[in-house]
Amino acid sequence: MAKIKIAYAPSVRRLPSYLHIIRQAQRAGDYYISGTIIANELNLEPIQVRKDLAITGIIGKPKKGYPVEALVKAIEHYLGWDEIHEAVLVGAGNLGSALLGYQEFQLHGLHFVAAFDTDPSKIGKQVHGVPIFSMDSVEEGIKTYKAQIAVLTVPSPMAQATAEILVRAGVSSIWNFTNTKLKVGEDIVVQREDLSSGYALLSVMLQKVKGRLD
Amino acid sequence: MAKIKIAYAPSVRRLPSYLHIIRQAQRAGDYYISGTIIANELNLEPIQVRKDLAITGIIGKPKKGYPVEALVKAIEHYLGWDEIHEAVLVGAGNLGSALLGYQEFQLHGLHFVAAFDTDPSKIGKQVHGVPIFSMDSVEEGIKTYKAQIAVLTVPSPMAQATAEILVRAGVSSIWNFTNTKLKVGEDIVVQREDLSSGYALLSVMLQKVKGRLD
DNA sequence: TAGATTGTTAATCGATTAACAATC
DNA sequence: TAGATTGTTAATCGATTAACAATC
Repeated sequence: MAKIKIAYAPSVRRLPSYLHIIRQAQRAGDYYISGTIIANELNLEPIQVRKDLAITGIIGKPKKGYPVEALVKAIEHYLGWDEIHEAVLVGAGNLGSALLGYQEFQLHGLHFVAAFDTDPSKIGKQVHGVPIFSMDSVEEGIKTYKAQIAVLTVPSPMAQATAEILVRAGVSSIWNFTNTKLKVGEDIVVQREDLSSGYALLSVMLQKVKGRLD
Repeated sequence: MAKIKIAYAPSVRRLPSYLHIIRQAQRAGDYYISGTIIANELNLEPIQVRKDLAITGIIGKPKKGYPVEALVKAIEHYLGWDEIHEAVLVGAGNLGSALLGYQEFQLHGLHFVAAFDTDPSKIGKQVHGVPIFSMDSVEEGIKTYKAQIAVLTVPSPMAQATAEILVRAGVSSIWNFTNTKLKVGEDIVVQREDLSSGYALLSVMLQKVKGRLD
């Protein structure tokens, strides 16, 4: 199987922000929302919002905008957020525990069924309602729960070895919060989240403001 | 002052990954590292690595590659990571606490001097060695410590109001982990980190693998 | 020396933005 | 109706990739 490549990746990345705005409009009782409104809210160009929304297949009405309810459903469906996805968390440290408690993910169909850690003092307890098991039972746990998504928050040196266990256990995707580039089969979806990359951008902008850079 | 825009933003975002690899080489005792090696390690094209490294001003040697020590210094200097940056954290919840304990940031010059929260049971305590103060003292704290960076991890509904306090107190940059687009002056650097956007990408890739999407 | 790797210049690719007719 | 907003088609912009001479 060939490496998974997503067309319109930048557009897909913006969809959750749109969804957030549109849901607010829905709560406010609006039936329609225009691309112009969404764009203003997010400091984007209206044409970009229209192009992005087009990928969900939804059709807007000239003068009125997009039907709020249909748009929410269309975005959720496009992202697959209208279905529950079982996930396990591997590495229940600071970051991992924070992710287990991140409310928004539940809105997006992400359901943590189990977490795993090497720390004996954590095993048998729960974090944000999710039971913590021994790292030895990762494979068993994934198979039992048929988890498709593994969220990887172990220390970097353990990342590659852990990923191999996850793949063997049958997960189809890894959300990788370590700063290790994982070497796994091409049919495994890997999304790496790199906090340092955002901080790098902030740092460079900060220097620019201070006049250290042109 | 005009809005801050970064040239080569995608390159800047990749620099931390390069730095990580190059530091590993340094620890292994290597004096030179080639763009080809770095590219292989990260699944990138060698030409992209060379182009990216060029922005740091470092010059490589044909056949050998780039001098490891000089390259580490050059990247750190370009990012401003060779200087300590005082930062405050606002909102010491799950995610906020995790960030306070994130070791890697210390390597990057990010130094948390204080954290703030509304929860009375947290105030007066420390999280990962960082003292927690009342939200009422945010302005005072920022001024006392001359913090330039504020890391914003409050609940979304509080984000805008909190950001306004931060700006009034004199921070020059906000690292925004809420899903609210902040409305602040153009001279304030804002870097928004959106976990949902990465999850959106993962979700779409997952569907593609499962054949639900083309 | 031979050849791996560099930096530069040009080509390609993809994303954003502009222009505008269609329409509710 | 008048005009705000849509979807489409084309133009622009910027990032990635290719080609290749220079060189250690």
